[in-house]
Amino acid sequence: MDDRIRRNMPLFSMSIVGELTGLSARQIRYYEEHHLVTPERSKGNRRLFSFNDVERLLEIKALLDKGVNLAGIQHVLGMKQQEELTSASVSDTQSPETEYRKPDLSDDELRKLLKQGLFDAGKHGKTSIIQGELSRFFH
DNA sequence: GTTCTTACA
DNA sequence: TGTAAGTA
Repeated sequence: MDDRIRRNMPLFSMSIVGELTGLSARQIRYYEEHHLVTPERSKGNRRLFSFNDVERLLEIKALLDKGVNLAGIQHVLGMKQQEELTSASVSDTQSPETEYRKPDLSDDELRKLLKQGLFDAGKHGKTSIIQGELSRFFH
């Protein structure tokens, strides 16, 4: 169960993460500014990334390739975070009668939607979902 | 030598 | 986003 701890353990340097994700240091720092990732800091103020951070960055990269902008990515990641918290607080303390709700849309579902052609709207309309209005699908 | 911040293109 | 400058 301390697997969660291990995944959030600050281990990787900027250069390593860049190598692992294929993202430039500039990009990674930029995403941090926008709260897409929140790596720890060493005493020397050096960034220390965890496995979770790396995975997160890989997702960001994937979404970026699909044409999703920062606003859209923030929505996706924000939702995923809530999902993690929800499942984490429930998994261990689960009584047969306990009721709880998961997020309306899973990131998998969202990914499927994005894959299908939500972004095609952008090629036709002016401001596609990808240009920031992803929140419309979370009502 | 690597990473950080700030700032300009 | 890339890159330069000045640090830590």
